Amino acid sequence: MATIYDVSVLAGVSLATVSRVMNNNTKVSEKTKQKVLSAMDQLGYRPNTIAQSLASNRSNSVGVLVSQLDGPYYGPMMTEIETALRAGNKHVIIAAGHSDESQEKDGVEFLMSRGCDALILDVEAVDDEYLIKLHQGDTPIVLINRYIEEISDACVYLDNDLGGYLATKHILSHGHKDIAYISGPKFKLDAQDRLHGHQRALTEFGVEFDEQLCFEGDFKEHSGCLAMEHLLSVKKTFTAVVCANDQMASGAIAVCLEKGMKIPQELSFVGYDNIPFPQYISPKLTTVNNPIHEMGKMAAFWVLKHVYNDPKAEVENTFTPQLIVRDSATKPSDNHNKQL
Amino acid sequence: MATIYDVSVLAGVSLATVSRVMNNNTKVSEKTKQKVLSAMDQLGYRPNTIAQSLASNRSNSVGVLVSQLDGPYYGPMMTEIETALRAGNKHVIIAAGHSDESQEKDGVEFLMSRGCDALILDVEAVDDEYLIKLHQGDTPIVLINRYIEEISDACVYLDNDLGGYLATKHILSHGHKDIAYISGPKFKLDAQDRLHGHQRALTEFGVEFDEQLCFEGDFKEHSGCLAMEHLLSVKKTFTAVVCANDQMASGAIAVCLEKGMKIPQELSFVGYDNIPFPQYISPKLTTVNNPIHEMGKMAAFWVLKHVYNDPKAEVENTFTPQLIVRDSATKPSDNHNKQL
DNA sequence: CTGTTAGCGCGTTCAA
DNA sequence: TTGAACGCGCTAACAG
Repeated sequence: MATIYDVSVLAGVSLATVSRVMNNNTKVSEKTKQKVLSAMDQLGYRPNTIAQSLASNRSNSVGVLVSQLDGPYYGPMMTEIETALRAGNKHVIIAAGHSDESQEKDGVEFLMSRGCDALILDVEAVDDEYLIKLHQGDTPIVLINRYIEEISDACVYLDNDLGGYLATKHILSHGHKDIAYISGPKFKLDAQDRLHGHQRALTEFGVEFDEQLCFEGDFKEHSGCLAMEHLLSVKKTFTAVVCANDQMASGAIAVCLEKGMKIPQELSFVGYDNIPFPQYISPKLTTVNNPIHEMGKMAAFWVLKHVYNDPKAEVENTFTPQLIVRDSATKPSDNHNKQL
Repeated sequence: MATIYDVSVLAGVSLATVSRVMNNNTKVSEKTKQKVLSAMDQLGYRPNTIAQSLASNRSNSVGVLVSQLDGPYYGPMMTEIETALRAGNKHVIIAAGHSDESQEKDGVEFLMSRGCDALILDVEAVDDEYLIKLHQGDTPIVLINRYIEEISDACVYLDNDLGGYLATKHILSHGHKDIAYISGPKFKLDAQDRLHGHQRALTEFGVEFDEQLCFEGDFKEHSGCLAMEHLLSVKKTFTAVVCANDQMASGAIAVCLEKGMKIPQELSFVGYDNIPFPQYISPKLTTVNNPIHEMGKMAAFWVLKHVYNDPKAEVENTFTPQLIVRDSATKPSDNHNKQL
């Protein structure tokens, strides 16, 4: 690999001059500039970013820490982050936290020691205090999917309480009174908020929250299956199921279909997230849109703006969920819950 | 941030000694080692990996280039790669190639200039020649999902021809004679191989491949919908549809269900990849398993073994697909294709 | 076993 | 406008 030195020799100029044309921040005469440029591509020169980082104390790379790399949720987010950052000529270094406190902290250390200029974090297990302290350090951080008042300007998040409210209100408006709920893991903030919104809607409509008809899943399809099995085993009537995400809704619906139940005639469903797949099942899932692409993009823009001073990056912090009405929820009918 | 120098002063030893205890490859007396160690955590010292990379010409990071970061395919692969590499204390730098030649080449440059010790590539648009040349360079590369004879030892791949064969054979064994095929993009090698395996099975059973009943999709759900609409518009009888992946199969099935067709009674389906979601639709999709997790892991192991000389990493290059029989394929019945 | 001394490839003063 | 020289934080000979 050719170095800046090789280029300088071939071009007949000094090291410093070569460095100058690379970063074109200082004036260089057009003539020498051309000499350098041609020397560069004669040698197929590519700057060594490691050395650049060491000398400039800037790595042009941003660390991204998410819970997991797969699934319909983080994939799109990562995509947007990578695209936006790449367009700004920045690198993305990733790490997975697996919703575990020590792994999340480990990931942060990992990324910081790699000299990231900033960190984009979607973390769930570490507490607010840790993040606030981190925020005070030298490396800027942005939080996705989490709101901490003290550092609110560095948070990009969705109003999950409102989302939960909207989903449940939709069900209530159809006249349902007996409503089951499949929750996400209760240690996760978004799961808590969605549940809270759900309960808020119930209260507003004067229907009581029934603890026995609430199941805590893990946001994955299979736990939706388990949830449904459980709910059906509770000898209680319910005409609708509100699910904290689409994946669990899909699992739950699959179980019902398997049992020969008619959806939504016998049982209505609402999901959350608006992931692509459930649009291809029957019935098409009514859900709440989660603008995860946008949030990923905004986190990247935040970094571009605040860390790299990109004037084009406009950032938006708060996102508002929207109900997407499709076919899985309707009015309660009389022949619901036949199996009871 | 404390440097190695600060540590050496506090511990009363030389820079080299500090470096030695960090990399513990040279003998250091237990006593000085303890002095250094305690100095380190007194200062909260963290090595600057950038400087380490520059000095040692090793970055401990491996670049991963995939087509896209989302979707049920790359997510799991990335997860395994990250997990395996992280366990070996290596970093992962990612880039997306978007199945576009210039973006893929760009991604490679991008990762190389970042000083990656090795590259794991899942590329589709660049030609073999480019990869062979890359393979001769200084940075080791591994190819996932692609077989190039000249560099076969650096390829981790699935026998897609066999997979296509198995899927179609399953359909043929049920007695189907009129079979439609929804292909992936024909410029992609895996799509080509799967189609080839399909045709091989047909030939073996003495049924002819019908070009009119073959539709080229893009491996995404929506193109499965388009494919089905198209196939139904061709005024030809067919009793089964073999799909080059599960996503397109899901889209196609959704269209049929929408039209009120009974699956598999009226039309049988086989997919490919065995992604999680279609297990939660009705009918459960019969498909071919694609061990994408394993392949990601193997690519990471390859790097661990050949680049970092990890003796524990055992690598396997070739993977064999397996048929997963579920509920979407059955015998052809007489009332198929009623709509014709 | 430990210290000295060169670099690694580049950015950035400071003079000229 | 350009060049010389130093330093970023660390590793890797080479001595001792």
